[in-house]
Amino acid sequence: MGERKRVTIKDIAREVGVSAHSVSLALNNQGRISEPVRKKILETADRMNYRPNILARGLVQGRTYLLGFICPAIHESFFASILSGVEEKCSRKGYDVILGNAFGRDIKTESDALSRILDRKVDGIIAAPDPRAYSVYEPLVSEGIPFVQIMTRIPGLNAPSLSVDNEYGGYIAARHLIELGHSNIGFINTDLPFYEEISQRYKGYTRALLSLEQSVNPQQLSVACENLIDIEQSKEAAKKLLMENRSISAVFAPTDHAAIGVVNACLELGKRVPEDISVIGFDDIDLAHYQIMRPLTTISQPKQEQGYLAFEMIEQLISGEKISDRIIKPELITRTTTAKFNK
Amino acid sequence: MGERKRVTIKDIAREVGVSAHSVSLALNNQGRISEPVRKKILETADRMNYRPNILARGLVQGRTYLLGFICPAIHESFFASILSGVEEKCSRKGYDVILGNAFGRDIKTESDALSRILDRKVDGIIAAPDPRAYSVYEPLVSEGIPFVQIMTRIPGLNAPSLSVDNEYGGYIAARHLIELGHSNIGFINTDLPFYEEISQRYKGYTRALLSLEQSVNPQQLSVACENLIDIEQSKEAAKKLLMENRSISAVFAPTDHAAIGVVNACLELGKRVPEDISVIGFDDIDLAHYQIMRPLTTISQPKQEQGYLAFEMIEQLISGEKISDRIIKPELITRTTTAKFNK
DNA sequence: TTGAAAGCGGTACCAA
DNA sequence: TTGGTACCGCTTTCAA
Repeated sequence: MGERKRVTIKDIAREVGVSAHSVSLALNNQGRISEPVRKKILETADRMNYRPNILARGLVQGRTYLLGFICPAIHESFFASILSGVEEKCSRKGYDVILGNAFGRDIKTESDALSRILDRKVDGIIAAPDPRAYSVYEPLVSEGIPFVQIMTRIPGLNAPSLSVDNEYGGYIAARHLIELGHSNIGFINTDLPFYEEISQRYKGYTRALLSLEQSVNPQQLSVACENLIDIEQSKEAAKKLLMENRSISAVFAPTDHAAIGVVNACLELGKRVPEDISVIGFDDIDLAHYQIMRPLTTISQPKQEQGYLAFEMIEQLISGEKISDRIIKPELITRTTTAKFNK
Repeated sequence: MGERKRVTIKDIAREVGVSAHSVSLALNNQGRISEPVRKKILETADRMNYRPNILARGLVQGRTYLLGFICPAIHESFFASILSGVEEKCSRKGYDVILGNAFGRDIKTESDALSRILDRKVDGIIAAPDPRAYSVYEPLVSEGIPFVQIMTRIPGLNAPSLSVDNEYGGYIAARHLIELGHSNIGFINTDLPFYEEISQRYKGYTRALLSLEQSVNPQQLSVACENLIDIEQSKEAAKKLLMENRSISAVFAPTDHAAIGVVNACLELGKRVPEDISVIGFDDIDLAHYQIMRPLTTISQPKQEQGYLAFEMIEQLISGEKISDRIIKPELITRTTTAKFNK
């Protein structure tokens, strides 16, 4: 209704008095067309306000210039920031992103999101997959659909991944605390073994602990917490840890959400942060940065940057290049929740 | 490369021994086809792992089941939450969302984002537009392209809008402070007149002030701040306000970012929140909720919910219904930054 | 350099 | 109920 009929390549052809093919050539700068004709076509197209129909082009070329982006929680600023980076690059290169949200790490939802995206014949897919979703993503690999996994990687899946160096991140987090004089450094762990990024952070943490003069047992300094994104759960876990280990003077929480839980736990236990307990997180989400009273010391993941890189990787894959994994170095961001150990 | 050729409607036709047309009918449950044939076609399609090509269908039907979503900062959890709501509904109804990020309220970027989205022949557009972008969005209206504006509305533009009742929100925010005994209630204003949502909140605030026994002059209790999303700028504005008006015992900041700035200002000025100064924000973003020490009292905007509603509105528009504006009631969320006035 | 025609994968219209 | 055919808007192949 009221919708203006869009001008097509044929309209221009008729107007200029050439064939549709010539118009197509001129529009795509294919060269083999005489300059005056080309110019006239371009002018007419412009005057008539021509916009190519990407669908039609996609249908014949088998390309859509569409990318799929799948993540478990787009409302989290963490994923939204990565998406923002992807989108920015896309807009520059003529791509568009379509979104698949896999609410709350439900494999079924994730699988549905992927199906929908595949039905759109996207040129490539960037996903922060559930590590258990091997069977969901495996078909992408075997069918050769460009696919980059970010954040998490699915064990055994032969698809390039982009992530921060989690082991190193865990290491510098613990090193930071050790350099402040702490030796009894707690860790909020997960009991879900498939979250490799967490176990890598744990590994870095234990490696740093090795440099301590007196040896400590990392296992005794850890608690398990089922969901490290849940502040309440992390708080409860931290309370347990702190009450059972009175000697702990610092805690490394492998996510910022967990770190916030830890600070909350300290507060409830009447311990001051950082005077009594130092706390360091991981990710550097907005929530860590914009704490009014206690901005969190944490390990940063460059999020927008990861979006850029993910786009570049998928672009290379689309153009047929072979690429390998990319690993970004995380950085220590010292803010207010860590301080020198004072016994 | 290695990409399996997708099975098309013709492959199924050949396999079953019917025409492509019959396959199309069967697949779309168009009815006028005999049950056994229908069944066989469906089975074969399933067995061959058939997936329809949405592009091809869109090309002929003139529909894409694609929606455009435009906002100024997708990395903000506020917009990301709305998007999340839109996406959830979309996934249920066979739509997909493509994203247009209009970084930092730059009209040119916004206009480009819209062009890209229009080139995709989307069925409808949901946008949180810059209020100054009249000329960018006007063509949508005159060409009858389904369009819903959320959050902000462009003055004079004849397109349905969805937003919170900002005047009412401003009113209940100020009422809350008044009920706590405050009468000198400061306001962080913007000097940019086109942000109607802010001026509406201000209007609600002044209306509430009218109920005070002794009359106060709202203008004397306001400062201008250019960017109410910028915490630093808001902090500086608040410091100025607080230093020039020693009698102020409460501040209404019309965004949560500004409210965080105000709390920071209080801290720097050696004033306690909420003992010396009560602070209330607006929006209820994650940053307000997850403050460790001082979760913010604020006025909530249901974000996910707005995503749902925006989808419903655009869906109605697409199906040709006439719809009118929708206004949601915001709610007071009392947390820790407001307290009884004690002179 | 240019034009005519085929075809991408579907749907819609018509006739059988 | 079914099949044939045109066509959506564009690119590609082949001839001219």
